Amino acid sequence: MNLRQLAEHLQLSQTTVSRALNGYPEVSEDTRQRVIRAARELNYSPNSRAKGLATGRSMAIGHVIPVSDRHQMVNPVFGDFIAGAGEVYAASGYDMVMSLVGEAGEEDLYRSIRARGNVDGMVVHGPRLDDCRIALLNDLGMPFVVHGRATRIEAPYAWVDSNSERAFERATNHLLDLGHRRIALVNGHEDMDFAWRRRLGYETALAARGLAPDPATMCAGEMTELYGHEVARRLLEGPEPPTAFLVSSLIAAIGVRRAAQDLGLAPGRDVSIVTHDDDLGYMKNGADVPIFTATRSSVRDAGRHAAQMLLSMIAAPQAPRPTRLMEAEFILGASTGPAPI
Amino acid sequence: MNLRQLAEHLQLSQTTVSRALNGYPEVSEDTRQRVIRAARELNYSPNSRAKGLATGRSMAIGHVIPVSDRHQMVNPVFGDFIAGAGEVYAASGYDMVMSLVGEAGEEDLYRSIRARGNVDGMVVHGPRLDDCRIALLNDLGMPFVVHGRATRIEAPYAWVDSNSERAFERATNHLLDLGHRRIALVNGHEDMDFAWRRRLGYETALAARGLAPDPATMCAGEMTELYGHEVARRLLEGPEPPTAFLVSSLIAAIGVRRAAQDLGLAPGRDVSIVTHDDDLGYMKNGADVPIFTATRSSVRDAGRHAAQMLLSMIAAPQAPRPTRLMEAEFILGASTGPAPI
DNA sequence: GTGAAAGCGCTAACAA
DNA sequence: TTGTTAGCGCTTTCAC
Repeated sequence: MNLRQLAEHLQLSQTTVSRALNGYPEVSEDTRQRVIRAARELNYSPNSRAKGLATGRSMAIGHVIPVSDRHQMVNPVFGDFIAGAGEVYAASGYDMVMSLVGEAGEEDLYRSIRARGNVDGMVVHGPRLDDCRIALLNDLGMPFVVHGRATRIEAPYAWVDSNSERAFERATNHLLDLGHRRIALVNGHEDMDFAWRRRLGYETALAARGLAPDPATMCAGEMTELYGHEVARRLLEGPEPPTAFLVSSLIAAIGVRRAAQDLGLAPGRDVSIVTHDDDLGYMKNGADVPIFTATRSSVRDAGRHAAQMLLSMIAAPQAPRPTRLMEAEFILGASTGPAPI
Repeated sequence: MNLRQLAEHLQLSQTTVSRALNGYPEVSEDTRQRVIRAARELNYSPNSRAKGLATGRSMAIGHVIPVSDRHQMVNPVFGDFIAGAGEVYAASGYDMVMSLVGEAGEEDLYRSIRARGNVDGMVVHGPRLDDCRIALLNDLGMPFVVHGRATRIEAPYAWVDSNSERAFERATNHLLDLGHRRIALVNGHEDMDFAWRRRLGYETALAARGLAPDPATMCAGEMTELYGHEVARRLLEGPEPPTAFLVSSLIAAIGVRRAAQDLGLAPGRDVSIVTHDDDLGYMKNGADVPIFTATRSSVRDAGRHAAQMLLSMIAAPQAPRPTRLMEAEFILGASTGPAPI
């Protein structure tokens, strides 16, 4: 069932039917009702390609998710972010199109996405400290929001992030308060902005107590169970084993925990293992200090906000963009002027 | 830069340019090279909406992911599946469009996806035992592949699944071999096909040793850390605490483990906790028996296969459709002996 | 308040 | 081997 058929069925022109369906004022209320009812009865939905071609909008948002070439690992946190964003898109009639992309040839991908015109805007995931995609997207004039930040990039851009630095500073303090002095940091690749910030928070907390970070207890890699396991095993079997682990991902923490068990250590008693994206972070963890930032639901909220921001940028391309909001569970930011919400 | 402009630039007709770019044979090799070079230089990519309108194909595959209304939980396993599928799509020039959808109003969603025509086929995730979407999609004539199965559905359809039943049977046997007699099952909602199969495997193993499953040690719910924590705490504090837990998800297992720790029990010593979608499943877990099915990489493989299958169904709509696709492949260590790695 | 007609950017008969 | 022409299904002037 397409517009022409619907129009014929109603004995009306395509124009009128289109107007009725799209809420244009110059249609009589009578016809509008008639049209709407018929559309529902006959199960008519406009063909989105045709609509897009005619309007120049595609009613879709692209999400580009970097996939590590080495371990082919997808960060589970994306799932929650995507879920939040998807909610907003669904409510506004947008589709979400995902591209999973290795690190090579990214630049071309963005250019071609632009040219093919199948998205009206995009969300950039997993930014690196000096991520060049931001400049590229600005050049291309494509509306975008970054999930995370790129600290070394000067250009203004909209972003939504959680406060990695503060989270890790607090987590480290928490462990220090419990009396730990050798605290291992199991981090993600530190060219990723979020991992870099986490390390910063960790080092800040140590420095505040006059402790120097020991390179031997800091490591960075792909956040898998295997990596967590391998690193923890090595450290625990080493000369000065850490008494606590601060782990940058729930998944890697599983490996760390398993390694401790394999060596006959009881997590929570013989060794403390703390991770930040754990929905149980607020529960007993050797003490009652809340240490989490990125619970499943806060990440979902972040996704919602990112999507809302992007859609409003698309709706009003000229409007000034929000600057920064909320420093509770996650932080939002952008280039100019105060933000809604 | 669009086709018309490119054609003008080359002093050729749009048709010829189009043909050259799309590999039609009737273009002279000379012009083809000239066209291709110009296209690259001028950074031309065809507008996918227009192309889709003209060809009737949208070069996109839809993935519909059910999101629980209650806990708004996204199963992390989707991430890996999606990653595998995405790889295949990218290689074939397809986009992946995702819809996250609550349980209500699903039916309409599929109808409207069909009508809007923005995907050429779809992957259905999270099927329930008697999932009605299969009949619906068959009715709609939309090519689709199910990630999982719907046991109570008679109609033929293509699916990719891991062998939940056998995995849980083996895991249960493993725990029984270790001497456990009270083994708790912490399962997903049992209207979901995968959860139902897992329970089946669990019960089969018990029955084989003449043990009756105790309803008090079986529970099903949303697979979150919080749920795992709550259930484990309740069971461990109960009159006859289980000595082992068989947990249907890595995430829930984290909650179970935490609950045990909170009660002063050491996982792996005082209580065994076994989960199947754990990349460390092949490692020491109280013994050296491999018990996992769904490692991150096997799920990714499943995604690849599903995508490939779907694309070939789309390419050859008349060809007889497979009604089943790869099962054993994804049961690493079960059908083919000890696990790789 | 309604309709006719001209595109949006591309592909695919059909002609030459 | 190349070009002409007519759509794909919709929106959007412009005219009535």
